[in-house]
Amino acid sequence: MRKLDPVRHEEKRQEILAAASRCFERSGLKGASISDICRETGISPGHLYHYFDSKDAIIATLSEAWLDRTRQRFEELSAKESDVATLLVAEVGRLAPSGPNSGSALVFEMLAESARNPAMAEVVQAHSRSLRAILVKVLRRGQERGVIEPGLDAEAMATVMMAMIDGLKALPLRDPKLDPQATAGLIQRMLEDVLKRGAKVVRR
Amino acid sequence: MRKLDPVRHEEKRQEILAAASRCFERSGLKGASISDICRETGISPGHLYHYFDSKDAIIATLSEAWLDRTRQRFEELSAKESDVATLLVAEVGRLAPSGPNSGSALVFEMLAESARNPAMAEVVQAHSRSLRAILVKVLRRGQERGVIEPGLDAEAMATVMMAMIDGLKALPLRDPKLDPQATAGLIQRMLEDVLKRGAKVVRR
Amino acid sequence: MRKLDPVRHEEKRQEILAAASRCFERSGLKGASISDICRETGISPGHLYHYFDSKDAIIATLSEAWLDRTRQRFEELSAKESDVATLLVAEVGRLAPSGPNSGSALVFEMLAESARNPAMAEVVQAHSRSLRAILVKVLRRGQERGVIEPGLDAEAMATVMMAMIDGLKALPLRDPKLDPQATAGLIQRMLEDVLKRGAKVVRR
Amino acid sequence: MRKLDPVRHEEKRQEILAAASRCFERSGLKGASISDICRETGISPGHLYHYFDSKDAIIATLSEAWLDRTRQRFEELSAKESDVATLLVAEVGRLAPSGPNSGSALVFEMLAESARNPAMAEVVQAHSRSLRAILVKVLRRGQERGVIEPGLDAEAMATVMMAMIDGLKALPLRDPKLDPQATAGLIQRMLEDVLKRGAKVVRR
DNA sequence: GATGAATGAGACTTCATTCAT
DNA sequence: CATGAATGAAGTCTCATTCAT
Repeated sequence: MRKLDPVRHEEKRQEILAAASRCFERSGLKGASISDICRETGISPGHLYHYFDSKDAIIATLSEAWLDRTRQRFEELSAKESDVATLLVAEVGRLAPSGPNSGSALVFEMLAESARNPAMAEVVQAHSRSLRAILVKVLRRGQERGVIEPGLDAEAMATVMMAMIDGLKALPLRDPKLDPQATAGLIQRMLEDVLKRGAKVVRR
Repeated sequence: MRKLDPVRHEEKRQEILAAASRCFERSGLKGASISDICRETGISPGHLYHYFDSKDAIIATLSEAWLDRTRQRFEELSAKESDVATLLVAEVGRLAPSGPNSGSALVFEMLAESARNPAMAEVVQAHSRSLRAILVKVLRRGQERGVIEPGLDAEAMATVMMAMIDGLKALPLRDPKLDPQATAGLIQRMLEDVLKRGAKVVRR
Repeated sequence: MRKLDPVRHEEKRQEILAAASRCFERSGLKGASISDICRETGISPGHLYHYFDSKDAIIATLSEAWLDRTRQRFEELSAKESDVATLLVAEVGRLAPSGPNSGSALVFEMLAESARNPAMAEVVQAHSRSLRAILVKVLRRGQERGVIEPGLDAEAMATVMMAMIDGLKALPLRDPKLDPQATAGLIQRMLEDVLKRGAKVVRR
Repeated sequence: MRKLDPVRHEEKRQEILAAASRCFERSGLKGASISDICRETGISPGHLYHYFDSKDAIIATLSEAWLDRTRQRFEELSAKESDVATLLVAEVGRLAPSGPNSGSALVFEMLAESARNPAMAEVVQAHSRSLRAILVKVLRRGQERGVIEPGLDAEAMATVMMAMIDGLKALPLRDPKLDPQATAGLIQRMLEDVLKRGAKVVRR
């Protein structure tokens, strides 16, 4: 008689998050207002607060979702590809068609926010830890299989790869006319070099 | 009624910019208010508008200044060092002691803002162009001197280096306990590899 | 579809009133929200409006209940005690252990509200009338029995006693560390004095 | 040249306080909105915050002012009148013509608020302390002059008088048609009794 | 040059209340 | 009977900017 649909509730939440995401992409984390999000969702401001406690709560939820999506992508790729270089190169390929570079901009805002907001710092750092864990795992696996030089410091390598991932996201913002293909090729070569250099050295 | 010292005027401008810079580092581009900047400078809001047309004008001026400082540093380094790898590694060394990573956060905010604000986009892209020009020049010089493999695509290499510079700035934010030394060593090795690989290949 | 037990209905009403009372004591008449009351009662906002037309209706009902409780206490006391002084002193004894003085605060809010809200004014004044009627009755009875000076203006005396009751409620708020015993003793003496002065005067 | 009028500033502050006072009297502490106060003062909402940090700050300032006025009145009266009874009776005379009982209602709201808000509690309790100090001083003086019974507990008597003052303020709210004269006469008699009873007792 | 008074739109959030289910 | 989705006005407060002095 009086059963209330938790599915509906979750659907609405997702609807709001989707609308909020569009607003944040359009205007930035501070630039988008609750009012904007309500208009985009098609609900009243009062109603939004039945689903989220505050604007910060929406941002936190979305941030985790955004970062989690990246993590999942890496997790899936790492399951299929044992080759880390390919993995990173695949990431480069995702840069060009991103339209108005929406996603990247928000990640940078999150990084900036994490320098001041402890809650955001925790979200960002947790994501970074899990991302690096994936990379380290793939690297170690490669070393066990003998396709990656065993002397390579997997932790340091993972760190460098994470830096590259972030840096690559900045490229379309720094030069919108950039051709990612040339960049991708070079990065692949660099990674193959560093990962397999051991073998070559031995031969020398 | 006599027109006052233009030197004084410029001094005051710089004073305001310095105060604004501190405020922005503390609270972010949107988070810092004109009121904050006035308090930090020790002047009144009305007075501030004698020196700058708007908050956006302050941000634009400061953005150029920040990016120009990076450009100058690279320009100086590139005059002394003919070795690009050393140049980038020097940049890595700057990451750790930045305290609360103030500078980096603002650069990321600028990148994010450039995705939405054409004026900021122009500033960011102009800076990127000049930065890459420097890198390309150093790389080409290295190729002429025979210390860098001649077949290397200097444009692509400069692009990758810029990505790395941005990515490295994110590291202290992603993992505050990170030791930059291990990262620096690995990056140096990667760069040396890719720059000088031609020689090795020949020996093979 | 069958009409449900009117007893159940009344029970639920009382449940809501009890919860509302706790909320009002905690946060004040304006400070407590319908939402708070629903949470405390464990029902939904929609449901609450099946039992009360508005927040004001809840307040009105509760106000009458609170005041009526005081009235009943006096009525009972006045049945047992023919001594008005004892009656008032008994009231003083109730002041100390009231914890966070919850009750008193609400009475004062009601008095304040009655200055602006005619509905509340009616409630407060009706209560005052009935309270004073009780006091007058006790006083008159005392005069008939010869224990109270016959010349005393019973109406005026009842008014003064009501003022004292209100004033005593303010004491724990004005000085939380107050010892009510010393106060009680003095008040008793004052009342005995004024009530029985006639006898003394005669004897003089 | 650039001296800025602190007098003007204080005048404006007082203007705002006066307007706020009217609003609070009309609608209560929570009932009056910042918007109301701005309209009554004739300024914009933004501007009000140049003079006060928050609505609570306005309330705190006003509360102290209100209570301080009472304290001053007592201080002045106590300087002229050495007779405490006259002092309290003078207070009773002030009750009737208070129009819409404005002042009293607010004092009751402050008492209620002090049960929940520590800042308000401090204001109320400080006022109470200073008020009682005055009463005690007058009583002690009377005892030294021999017009007040020496055995009387001055502290307890002052407490009772404070309770009476509060209680008398409630009377016009409890019964608007009340004649304060009869009440005043009775109270005077009660006070004279308790204050001078010693003398009579001695004579007995 | 320099002040700070003044604005008004808009920020986030809360709330009493209604309504479809 | 009972739910909680939904509303929209109103709450406090902030902010970039302008203006008279």
